[in-house]
Amino acid sequence: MPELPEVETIVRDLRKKIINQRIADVLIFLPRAVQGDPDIFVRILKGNRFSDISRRGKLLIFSLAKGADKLLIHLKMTGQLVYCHQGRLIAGGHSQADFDRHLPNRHTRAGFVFADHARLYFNDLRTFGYLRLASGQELARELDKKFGPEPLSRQFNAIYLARAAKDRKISIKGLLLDQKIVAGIGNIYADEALHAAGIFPGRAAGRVNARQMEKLVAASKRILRQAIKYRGTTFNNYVDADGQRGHFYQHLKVYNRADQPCLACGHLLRKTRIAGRGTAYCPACQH
DNA sequence: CTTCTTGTTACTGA
DNA sequence: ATCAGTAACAAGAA
Repeated sequence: MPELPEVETIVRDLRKKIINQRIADVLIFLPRAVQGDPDIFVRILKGNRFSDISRRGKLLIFSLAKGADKLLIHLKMTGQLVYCHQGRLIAGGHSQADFDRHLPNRHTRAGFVFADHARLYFNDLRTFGYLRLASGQELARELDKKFGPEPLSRQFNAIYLARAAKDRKISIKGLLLDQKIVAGIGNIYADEALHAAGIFPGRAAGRVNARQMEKLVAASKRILRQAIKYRGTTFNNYVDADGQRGHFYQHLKVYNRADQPCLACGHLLRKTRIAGRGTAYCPACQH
């Protein structure tokens, strides 16, 4: 379940490893993981170099040294990008106890071989993730259309969120999960932010008051920053570019803690379904 | 066998 | 046109 902190961790790691390395070979193990013509995909990437790596919401964006195209990678729920030196093929993270720690394994969908023999593998158990080439213009149009502000930017503030929520009956959690409203928050961090702000996730967005909006925005930013610091949350599948787990899991206060005591008030946390997602909350401190 | 898991999009009906 | 709710997608785990 890579959300913003997990994707940000991967971006930062990969920047140190593969920038300006010549791409000697492109491996496609599952053709449908690559959107568009696989031959064109290979032709554009082979011999090229990644000149920069960035992220918008949960979407990874690889700029290329040659040509105007960008490589876009979305990890969806179970995608991993794991970098390996030659002879170091270890990747942990899948819940099945230590199965296939060698790469590529049966969940490896694509890969890049660099001139120094290092490799970057795209693994994806459930095959919802994808790799895609897009022109700069195509990408700009898509980002404009489908992505709201970054949650850690100044544009994401209480006034903005209150305006987006005005007169809307959708749950406040549903609003946070809508990537067009704010890009990068997923199920884990939505639950955590709402708990920290003391807001019931099912409350109609339009009925969250200004003071609560302030708390919610501040909590979202604080929690996302903290999660980046701990290199993300590994619940079952996520690993960073070195195949290592994230350590924010032990800082989660509500996600996956249903029936355990609220760390703020001691009341037992509950689990329900809101915005079509499993939702953990404290019935005593969230209203 | 059924139910649950999640990011995103398509679809449905209001 | 906009909004909100839900199914679908895949490959498992329990």
